[in-house]
Amino acid sequence: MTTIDDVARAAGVSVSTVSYALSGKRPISASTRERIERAVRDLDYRPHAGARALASARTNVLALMAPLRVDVNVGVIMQFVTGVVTRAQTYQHDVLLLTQEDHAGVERVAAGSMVDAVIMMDVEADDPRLAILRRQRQPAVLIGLPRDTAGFSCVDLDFEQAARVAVDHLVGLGHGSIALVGSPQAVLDRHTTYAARMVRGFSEEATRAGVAAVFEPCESSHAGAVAAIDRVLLRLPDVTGIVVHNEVALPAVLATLRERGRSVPDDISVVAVCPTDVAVGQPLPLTSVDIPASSIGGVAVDMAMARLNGTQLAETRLISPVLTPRATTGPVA
Amino acid sequence: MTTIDDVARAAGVSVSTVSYALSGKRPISASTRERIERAVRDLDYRPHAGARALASARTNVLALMAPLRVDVNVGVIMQFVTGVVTRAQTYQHDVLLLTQEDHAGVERVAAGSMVDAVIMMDVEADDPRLAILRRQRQPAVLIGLPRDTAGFSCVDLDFEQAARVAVDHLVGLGHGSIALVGSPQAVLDRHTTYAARMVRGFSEEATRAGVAAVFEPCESSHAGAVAAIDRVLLRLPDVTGIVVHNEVALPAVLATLRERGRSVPDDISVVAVCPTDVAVGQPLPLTSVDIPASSIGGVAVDMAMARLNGTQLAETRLISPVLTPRATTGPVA
DNA sequence: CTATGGTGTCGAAGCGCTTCGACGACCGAG
DNA sequence: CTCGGTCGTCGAAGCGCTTCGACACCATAG
Repeated sequence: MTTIDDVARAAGVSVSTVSYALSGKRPISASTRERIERAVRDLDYRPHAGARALASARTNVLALMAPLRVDVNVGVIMQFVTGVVTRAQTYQHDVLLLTQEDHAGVERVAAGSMVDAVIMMDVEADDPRLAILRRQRQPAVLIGLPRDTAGFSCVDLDFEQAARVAVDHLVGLGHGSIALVGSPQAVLDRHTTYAARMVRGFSEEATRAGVAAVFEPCESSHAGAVAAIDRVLLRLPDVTGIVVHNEVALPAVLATLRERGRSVPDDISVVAVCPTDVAVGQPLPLTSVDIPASSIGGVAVDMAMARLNGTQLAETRLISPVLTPRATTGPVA
Repeated sequence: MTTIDDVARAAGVSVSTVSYALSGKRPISASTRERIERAVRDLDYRPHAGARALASARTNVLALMAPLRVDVNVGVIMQFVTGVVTRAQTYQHDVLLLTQEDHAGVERVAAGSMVDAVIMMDVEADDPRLAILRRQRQPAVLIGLPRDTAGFSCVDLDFEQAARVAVDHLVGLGHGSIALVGSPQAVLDRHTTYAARMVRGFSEEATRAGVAAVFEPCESSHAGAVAAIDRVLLRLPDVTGIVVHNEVALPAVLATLRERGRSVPDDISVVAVCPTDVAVGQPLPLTSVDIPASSIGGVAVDMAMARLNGTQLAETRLISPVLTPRATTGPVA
């Protein structure tokens, strides 16, 4: 292993000069900087991360706590993760991956000074992990919106607004009876707030618009989708517009509608709330409100960095939803 | 931050004694060990990862390079990642996540002593990353099988055998005309060897059994599935058995078969090569050869650890495939 | 009663880096 | 000229931990 000592010797300067040349924290003459850079290249010098962390109290690593269970919509999670990792790269940071269940892990990596900040996905209303997070000295940013955001940076799609946008789109097309096919009951029970915010936005906007509306949770499986659609059809037989907020069940929802003799978009319009790539990946490209998972992950990193630089206090950012009309919505018959 | 010094003072012993008590590398009397443990608990002491890494040349972190693009079968990747992270936990290791494209990342984390070993997924036949990996001092384990495995530990499902098992199952049921609907052409072109190994096993076993067989690559999309099935039907009109090795296209393949008037399993038997959970998650539970992604990830970690302990040399492990008959295969009509 | 060999503990020397204070050298202003 | 001020560089003091060698102690063997 080549060390900073080797570099210093090769360049004929002191260790501290090398350090300053590399960090740019003090002025160094062009000529010596050059000699140092040459030595670095020749010796293929790479600073030792541990030593650096010890001396500078900075690790250049971010912790990311992600739900790695398979039941949830794996695709969305992957996009969040990708967004985080990619954006972290631009800040010269690496990402340490923790599983959602590994509560001790947060403490381990934070208290053990392995990371500069932690990003936590899929936060629930009264998430038990928040208490742990609060007693760490590193800043934390949450993807999601807990009941008490004090001390945290939070970022998420504005799901309430997303629901409103979807409802308005349908109402604008003349639909007077609409339904929301949403997250599994388990997700609602877990008080993952995005599901609740979606439902709230949907109900309020439907009421405001004066249209008939029902909400049905939906298990993330074929059978779940069938059951949910049948419940909707039972409760609101003349439904002509459906908002689907469940990526996994999406294909099955569409298939079930077809099986029940409803043609999309002729008999029923469908608006999905999901990442764009799954919306356009279906047999029929779906009108959708995008969940920009990757960008949100990126924003989370931005916020973490801002906190680290002390340039910013904790704040909550709700990303505005965007609806893109595609082939699955049309004027009411 | 409480340091080992604080603990030593609180317990009335020297720093080194605390270190030995905690690591167990030298005998410590029960009474002092107890006092030390009390102090640790009282002060909520957590060793500083950087300091530890600096002094011991061990970081307790593994690098995992994963393909985070969305085009591939996200679910499988997620399972690999989960398997790695979960198994790493049992070895008290954390996981640093790198993206497939971040070639410089491997060098950065390895040369910078951020990790003890690196695990690399989705290895191609002549992967350019292998050269980088070879010049690091940390052991590397590959998930996949490059052309030249020298110096690496490798682990993967035995795809060649998987194909054989699938073919044998169909042949055993009397099918004399079979097809393999496989990975996208791009994957084959990229020389990701699992795809090629699958094709090889399929062809050889079909030849051996004396049955008619065709192979068709298949894009991971609805349209791709339709096209692939139509090509199969064209080339081999009396096909009665299909092996599908493409999780993403799977639902669309089934749908297309139905649309083309072929009932499964009455007219056509289908064997999927995919993780069990996607096989049973379909409307009709699929006969499948399991891709035990999570276990393979776990094995990768085991191998990395074995290398670190010096208890083992590099070796290649091919996991034996297991076929589970379900509802989509039956005797030929 | 002296050698022998565990046990249990300590001090000190690093591990490789950052950063603080100091110090010549050189400059322009008074 | 001389006095402050920048500029560029250096030495040294840590950062918090592991580990090596030393040593005191006590029990057992000879």
